[in-house]
Amino acid sequence: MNVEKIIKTEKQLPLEGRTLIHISLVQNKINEVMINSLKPHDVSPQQFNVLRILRGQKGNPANLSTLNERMVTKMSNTTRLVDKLILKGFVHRTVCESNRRKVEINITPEGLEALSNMDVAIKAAEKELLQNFTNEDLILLNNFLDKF
Amino acid sequence: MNVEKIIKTEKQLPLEGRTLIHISLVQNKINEVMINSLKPHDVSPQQFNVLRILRGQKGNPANLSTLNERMVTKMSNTTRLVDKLILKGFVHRTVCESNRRKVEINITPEGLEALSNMDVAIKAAEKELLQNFTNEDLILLNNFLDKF
DNA sequence: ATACAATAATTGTATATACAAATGTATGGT
DNA sequence: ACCATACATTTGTATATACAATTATTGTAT
Repeated sequence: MNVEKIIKTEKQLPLEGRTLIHISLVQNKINEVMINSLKPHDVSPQQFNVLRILRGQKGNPANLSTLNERMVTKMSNTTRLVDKLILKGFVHRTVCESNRRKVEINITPEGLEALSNMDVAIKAAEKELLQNFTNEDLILLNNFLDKF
Repeated sequence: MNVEKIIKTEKQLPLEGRTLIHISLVQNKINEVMINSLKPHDVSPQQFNVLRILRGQKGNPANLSTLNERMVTKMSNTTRLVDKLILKGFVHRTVCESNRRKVEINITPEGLEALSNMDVAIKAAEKELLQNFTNEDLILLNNFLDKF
């Protein structure tokens, strides 16, 4: 990826600004690849994220605040995101009996089935995105990212 | 930044997936800081980006496709983004005389004035975001990002 | 027991963005 | 000159997101 080429600038960018722009460009690329690989499964990256969180619950229901805490990109409106997953039959929602303010969200068998197909697509997307990295590279890159 | 802490997961994430999530989290943080430091100036990061591109034109007007090419995050609708900058008095738009399909967009003196204030805010934001990095670190990080 | 504050989720609304279709203009071939 | 095509921008529309206000429920202090 060549920053200057992508944003079509001829002048040399200052290192600090260049780094932040670089990260934006990388994130844009990641997002684009993810969206495309999830498109056939009719879910957005965030919906996929919620499904994975629910699977990680191993049968235990999650409520909205738990989902919000664990989502990679926090949203102001998880209710409507879950609405869409319900519409697709991937999750199920009931009011929590012990505390009726809360809601219990579970992934359905259809959701699990769909999710396992998404996993394959995502795996391929990750491989494509990271094809130029060795394991060593990834560890070092993660170390740098930790500095943020 | 601790990935596992932010997304509240106890289990160890696979290196590839962790890296991509890590980048998302970093970008979210960058974006948040940028939005906040531009908020007093009443522009979004994308609007700021357009203003900077226009200043870089050094008096020469830019048309919409030029802006779109040079923007960090490409938008499907630069027309309306420019509309907002016009409303704020930061830019000026006229139809191009030599090719009336095109438009000529210029930054106004008020836009330049506002932009120079934004520069200060952005500089501070960059410093804050990158406080844990040495110059050496930034060079190495950029090298890794080039692998995408 | 009642009132008040805190919590959890939902709804309303304004704005943002993506995508497709439409508009107006220019260009090239016959 | 005429027509089809390409180009540059704008508009329409559906969906997404941010933020604030609202509803419903629970916890707590008096």
